Amino acid sequence: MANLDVPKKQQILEAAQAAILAKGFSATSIDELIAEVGISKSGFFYHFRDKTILARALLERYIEQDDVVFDRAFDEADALSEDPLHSFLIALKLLAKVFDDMPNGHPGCMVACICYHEQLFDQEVRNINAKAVLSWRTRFRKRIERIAERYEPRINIDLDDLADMFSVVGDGGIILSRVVGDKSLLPRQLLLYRDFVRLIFEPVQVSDKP
Amino acid sequence: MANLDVPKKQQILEAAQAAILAKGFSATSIDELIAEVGISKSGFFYHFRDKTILARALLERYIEQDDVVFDRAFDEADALSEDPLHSFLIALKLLAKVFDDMPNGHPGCMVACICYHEQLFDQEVRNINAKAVLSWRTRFRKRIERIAERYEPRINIDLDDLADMFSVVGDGGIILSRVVGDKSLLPRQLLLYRDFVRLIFEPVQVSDKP
DNA sequence: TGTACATCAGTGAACGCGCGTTCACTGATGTAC
DNA sequence: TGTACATCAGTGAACGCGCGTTCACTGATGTAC
Repeated sequence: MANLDVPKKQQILEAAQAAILAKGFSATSIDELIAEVGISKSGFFYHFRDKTILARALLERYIEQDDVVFDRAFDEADALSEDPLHSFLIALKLLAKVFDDMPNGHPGCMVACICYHEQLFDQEVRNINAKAVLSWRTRFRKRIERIAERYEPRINIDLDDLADMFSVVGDGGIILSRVVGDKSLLPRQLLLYRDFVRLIFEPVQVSDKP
Repeated sequence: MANLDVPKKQQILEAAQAAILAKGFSATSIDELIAEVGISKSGFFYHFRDKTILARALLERYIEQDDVVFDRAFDEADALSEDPLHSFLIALKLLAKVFDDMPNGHPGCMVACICYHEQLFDQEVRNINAKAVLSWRTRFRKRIERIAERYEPRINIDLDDLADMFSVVGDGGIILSRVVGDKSLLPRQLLLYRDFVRLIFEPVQVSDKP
């Protein structure tokens, strides 16, 4: 009930994001959104010429938000350790914690959601989606490369694949988390990914279990 | 174009599965399905009282098919090795191959698809969904337990989580695979999961890279 | 300081189409006796 | 061997509602001169 002075367009985006993540794009009606925001239907079409324009705006917004989360976690981790491996491990723990702290369940992943409604969107939306995933790949790959420079990996591994695996475990974790109704499943899976990275790179004799 | 003598009901299920995995449940219209099958709309409602009845039937069928795939892979692996770890690793390789060989891209994961359309379905569909995921968890957990009896895990790990991780990587892999348009991404991720299991359990001095 | 025009953020009514659903009916095959 | 009835696998026409979209219009605020 806090619509105070935030512009209606923002409110629509907010409401749409929640609804779409909860039940999918085509199941979310414009009527529903305008009811929540308190605006007429034509008011909606003033802000978004099309329903697909809404999708595009939403996706871009979502990706930006995600990038901020990543930036924050990595920056914080870098401040705590100069070692690329340790910093990465810290960042993963922070990210797991972020997902754990999400108030009413985690936000779900827009990318995955749109993936399952592919045909509904135009090529551009799909391109944005792909670009976002690839940007996460390079982001993680850079980190992993710096780790691999300092630590000999225990097994032969494709760095792109290992970088992708974060997104894979993220998306898959959200799905399982929802399906079985266990909020803590996602962060636990992310920590499992973290264990994997550690097993690959951390020198063998160490045993610093807390 | 091979509808020869397979009953219309089967044909509907077949068409519906393909369409739903491709574009979601609510985006798949009955008109579309009957057009493909060559039947009238009322013919459809003769077989399925409701659209949600179709969803239920579809999900059950899908889960059965998946179980068959799992059974086959594990049986074949068991025939090749009596050691629980090696057998599991073989099975994972077989499963990765199965997903790789899927003719026109892998089938996608019904569970995930339904997850992203939750609100559209009744409680029963969601229960079936959850039950399926949990059955996979126990299936994998049993295998992993037998491994852990024989091999000391290198790190402390929750066995349920490790079991779940297969589904997580499967679902997440399907999503990423689609989004970036790289069919081979899913099997490669599954092999990464396999590497993880190996790193956890395989005695340390071994180096049997092929 | 007042008038003219432009832009912004909407309103209200209407439309038309697609979609899920219903209902009365049908022609072919199976079963009882 | 023929008749009566039941079941199976549909057909065809109609309905009604929700949803995305359009269009002409409006009242408040900003800008030029």
